[in-house]
This record gives sequence, C-alpha cells and structure tokens, in this order.
Amino acid sequence: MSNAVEIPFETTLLVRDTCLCLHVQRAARALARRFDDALRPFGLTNGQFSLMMSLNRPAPASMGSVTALLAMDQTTLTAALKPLERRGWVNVVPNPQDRRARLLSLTPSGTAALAAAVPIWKATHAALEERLPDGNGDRLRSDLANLL
Amino acid sequence: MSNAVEIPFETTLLVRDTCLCLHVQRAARALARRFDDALRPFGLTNGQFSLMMSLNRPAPASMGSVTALLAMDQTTLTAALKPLERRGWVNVVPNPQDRRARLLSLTPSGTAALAAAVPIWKATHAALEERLPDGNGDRLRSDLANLL
DNA sequence: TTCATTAATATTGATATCAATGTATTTGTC
DNA sequence: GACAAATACATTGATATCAATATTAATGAA
Repeated sequence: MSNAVEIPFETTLLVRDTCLCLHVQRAARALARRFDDALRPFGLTNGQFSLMMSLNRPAPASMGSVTALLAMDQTTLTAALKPLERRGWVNVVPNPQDRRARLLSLTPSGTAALAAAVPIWKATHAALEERLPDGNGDRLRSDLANLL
Repeated sequence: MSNAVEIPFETTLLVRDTCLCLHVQRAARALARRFDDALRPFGLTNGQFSLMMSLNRPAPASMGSVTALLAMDQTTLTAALKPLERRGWVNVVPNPQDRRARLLSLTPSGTAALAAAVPIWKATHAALEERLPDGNGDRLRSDLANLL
C-alpha cells in the first residue's frame, strides 16, 4: 500500500494569497528592515525604538504594562531590556512597593538617544503612510487592532 | 549647563497610536502566537507552515524564489531550513544546472506533516477573518501589500 | 500566623531575524 | 581561455521570540 500524500497546489495558492498570518509576518519583516535601516545611524532597531518610546512616561513603567502595550511575551521583554541596560539607556530597578516587580525608565542618555531618532522616525513613517489609500493608515491600524 | 533632553509625552502617544511598524510588529507577534498554538500539535510553527507550504510546488523551488515570496532575508531562510531538514521534512540539494543554487522540496513525510495541519490552518484562519469588517480580509491584505 | 495559591519576573533552550562577511560558481568581456 | 564582476548561498554574531520551567514575593484562607 502507498502512503503518498498530496496537497493540491490550489491549497498552496490559497495560503499564499489569503493567509493573514503570512501576510502580516511578511509585512512585519519588510517594515522592520525599513525602520532598522533608518534607525541604524542612531544605534536603534525598530523594536528598541518602540520599547524605549513606551518608557517615555511621567512615571516608571511596570513590565506588565509594557508587555501588554507591545503584545509581547514577558520573557521577550526581559531579554530585550538587556542590551539597553548594558548601554546605559534604560534603568531596571525593583519596585519598593512590590519587590517582585520592576520599574522601567529611560536614563538621560537613553532619552537623548531616543530624541535624536524621533525626526527620522517621523520622516520614515510619513513616507510609509503615503503609500496607503488617501495617504492614511487609519483603516489599516483599525484592521490590525481587530486581530489582537 | 544642562544636557537634559525631554521628549514630549505627546510624541510617545503619537508613536503608540500611529506607528505602522509598531502596529504590524504587534499584530505579527499576536498572530504568530495564535497560529503557533494551533499548529503545535503538528510540530509546526506558523513560519514553518508557511515555508513548507511554499515548497508544495510542481517543481523544486530555488531559495531566491522562496525568500522573495516570504519577504525574508536569505540568511534567515538558510537557518529556517535546518530544523526542517533535520526532521526529514525538507530536502535541500544542489541544482545540477547551477551548482551555486539549491533545490528545495518537501519529502513525503514533510508533505504528510503539512497535509495533516491544513484543516487546522483553515479553521484558525476562518475564525480570524471573521473578526474583520464584512468577515473579509481583502482590504487588510491590500493595505499590507502596499507596505512591501 | 502559617501555608497554599497567585503573581511578577528570570532562566534555559530552541528557533527566527538580519548585518557583515566569506566561499563557490557562473557570466561577461577581452 | 583568462579574469573581473556578478550571483547564490553559507557562516558568524547579535538580538528577538516564545515555551517550559524556576524563583521570589505577595495574597488569601484557615
């Protein structure tokens, strides 16, 4: 008896043309490259830019609030903070009110590094948004939010 | 003199609410988790599913055609093939017509593993697409394609 | 108060991602 | 045919991602 299994080529085309996970991963890779290129002169990746920007708050952030904002696993955040701490851009200190928790904040040099990159982010983002219908990403943002 | 740099909190809110790179990375993480969960019983991640499905072609694929399809760096593809080769799901052989190139193909057991996962992909994807306006992701796919 | 449970984070191991760089092969030009 | 340039892919090193699990601290119930 034969165990040969076939998958119709139409299935491949269906996945290629419709899979939202694939479409989003693909766009995520392409956008990451684009923003990484733009931010490279400032020593930041797109993810580090987003993470550090999320720490620019009046009061120090908890890890949980950041993982929720970034839809990121907690262990990923722990790892992502390491290189930023090493560079002296981010402070991670125990919360005196709850010593399990951590308080995350930008250092002055971290704030300076981030501030230097903001104009490039603005320019890169504006150029990107122009590629969308009506030069406006609102409906894309809305659709993406529905997937979370 | 003071070197203190400030970034207006409004800038943080602007990035948080509008950055397309951030929005897409966030959705990419969330969707990856969702599909990884669904595909875990079959020993596949979302990326491995997409990659293997892209190899279900009448003729063996070149690496270049796959990286273009997946908008993926060539070195990422080289790395991603390794665990699939180890499991005997994918064959990578030199192209006799051009010995720099590789021919990528699914093995019978790779095809079987992939075929087993297709129904779960369909169900997971259908549930996802329902969350979008009119239960249709065409508009989202179109917007994402504009970003590539 | 004790102790089981819950909560917040860290560690480990595997895969994913890409820049920088290296190697082998092919191609085009002379 | 020789050789410079271009092409296709691999390797290395750093960061990103998450599952599984461990650690530490706070909480709640008896």
